[in-house]
Amino acid sequence: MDPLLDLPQLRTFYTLAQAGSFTACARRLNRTQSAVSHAMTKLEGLAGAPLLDRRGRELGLTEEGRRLFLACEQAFATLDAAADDLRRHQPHARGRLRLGATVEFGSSILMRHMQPFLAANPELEIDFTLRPDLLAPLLRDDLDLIIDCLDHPLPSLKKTTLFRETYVVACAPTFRKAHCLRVPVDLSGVPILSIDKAGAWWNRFLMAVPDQEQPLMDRIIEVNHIRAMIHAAIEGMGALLVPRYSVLEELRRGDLVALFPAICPAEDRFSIYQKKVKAGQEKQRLLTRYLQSLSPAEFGS
Amino acid sequence: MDPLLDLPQLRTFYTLAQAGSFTACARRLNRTQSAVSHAMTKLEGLAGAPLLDRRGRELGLTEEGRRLFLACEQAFATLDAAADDLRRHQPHARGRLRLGATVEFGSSILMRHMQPFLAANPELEIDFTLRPDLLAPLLRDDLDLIIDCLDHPLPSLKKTTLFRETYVVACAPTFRKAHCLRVPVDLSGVPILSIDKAGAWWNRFLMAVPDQEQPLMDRIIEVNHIRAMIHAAIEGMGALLVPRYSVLEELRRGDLVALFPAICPAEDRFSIYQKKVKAGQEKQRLLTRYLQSLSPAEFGS
DNA sequence: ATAAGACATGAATATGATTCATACCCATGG
DNA sequence: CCATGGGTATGAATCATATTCATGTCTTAT
Repeated sequence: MDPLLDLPQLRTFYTLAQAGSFTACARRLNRTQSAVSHAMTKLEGLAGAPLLDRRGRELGLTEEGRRLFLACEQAFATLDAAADDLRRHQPHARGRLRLGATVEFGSSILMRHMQPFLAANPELEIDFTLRPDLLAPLLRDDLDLIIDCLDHPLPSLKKTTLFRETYVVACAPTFRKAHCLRVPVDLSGVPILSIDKAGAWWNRFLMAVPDQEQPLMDRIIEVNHIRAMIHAAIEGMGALLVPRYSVLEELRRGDLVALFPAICPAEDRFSIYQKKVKAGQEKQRLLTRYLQSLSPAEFGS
Repeated sequence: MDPLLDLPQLRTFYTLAQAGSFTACARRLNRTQSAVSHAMTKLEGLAGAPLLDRRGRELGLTEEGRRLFLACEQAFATLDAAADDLRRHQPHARGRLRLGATVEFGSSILMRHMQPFLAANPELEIDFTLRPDLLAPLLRDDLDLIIDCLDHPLPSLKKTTLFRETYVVACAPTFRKAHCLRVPVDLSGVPILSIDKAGAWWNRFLMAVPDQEQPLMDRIIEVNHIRAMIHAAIEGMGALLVPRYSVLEELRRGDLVALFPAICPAEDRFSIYQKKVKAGQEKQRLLTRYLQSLSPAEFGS
């Protein structure tokens, strides 16, 4: 009877009120800012009254918004508790699961977040395979489930998107100072770290740079391993382009500094792929859900 | 973080638990039984445990289902209260709204359900126009909003579906006895009431009858008004084909009896149409929502 | 000013929920 | 025992809607 307040928009509203900004809310929900905005427009439309108080900075709630928020708080707490309850009463999934992932993601992120899952599912035996080519082993049934940033649009596979991976250009602080790196052109003639000698690795960055500002990168140092590249960069060997998640620590500690924040290289989307015929299995669904539930923040995106 | 229990499926589950059967639930929600079934399949999948206990007759809830139901009860009560609250605190919509509807639906159903809305919105002046051709006045802006069973797929119109209208063949009990009406062929040679002399009115019925059982309807009595036709039928003048909602009372009281329940003539779908440019207006949204909220049961479908 | 950050918005797209058509199951009554 | 009817399940097609993409606007800070 009351189609008003049922919709996914409410979850968004609730998260938004907690997050304090559209952008932050979007990050938490692994959506775009635009999606949050659309959702709120619609919700306010349905509610028939403004719920949000957008005065420039800090967004607040209107009186109505506040009341609605309280209701959400209570309602969602109840539902979430019920969900927990359901999960708790489930028998443990059993069996073996062979999980594949890209090397860098797997080693730097994935491994750091699997322990809680393993602990919660002691009957489940999980094996990890980190390697570049993941599709073939998946199709060969050497792996049950892979996490990959390449797109595999096969009808026999079920795809579950996880998060976007953003890239950063970075270098050691001293390196930046030494070469006066302020805009992309400044990279001309400067030592560049790349997976491949040809510099194709950097294309995703170059494509995001306006034509007039294209640097001429002629001093490329090939390093075929991301972690190695990062260490090289920390030592001041050159500038590098890497997934942001792989250098979160280094950025935080100041070992590396991000260059040209205005330039946003193309993102990759990490997804889980699994054979449709096997995606229904309890253990696969469980793991998929767990991986999804790791908030994007955990992945550092 | 918890994508499990957020979905519209929960509302369905909640309604289902109350309704006691998939079909009943579907009716309440103005969906098909199939939709309910799919939703429950998905919900149980997400929950990871069966929630419903389908043992032939009466469907019950499993232990998990019962717990979930309690949570739903509480959560939805909270949210619904919040929704009410929002509505109550809204200033009354003001203005005038010219509502058009088909004659039979308007007079027999619509009018019986508008009073609460009018009372709740004293500042709103609503005029009713019941007539067959509704589209033209709507486009001419002689009407703001029409309820029609004809499809008007114009890009400038916003369509909001309301409910399905089912048709019944019926006649007076004595009439049935007199003519031994058991299967459609028995209508051959029997007096038939129709809006049009040619009997095109009956096509929706004839199309639902298998070829071998087609009656030869050669005694057609033309009556160009549904209500008049109903009175004629009650008096035993002939068999008629009418929207079920228009004879609910007569069927209940036994003045008329439904014939051939196995035959289901094509249904009509009633929808609200309004110009997109005006659909955003508070008063129009309000009325649309109200009409939608009248459960299909109220419409007798 | 100008740049940077945060929100809005329209069109295109992707992800779903819903329907349709049909099959299945189980009681009931010729 | 098999037809019949009421109720549910299911796969494919469809339709609705949420989300993204590509912008635009507005505000605050430099």
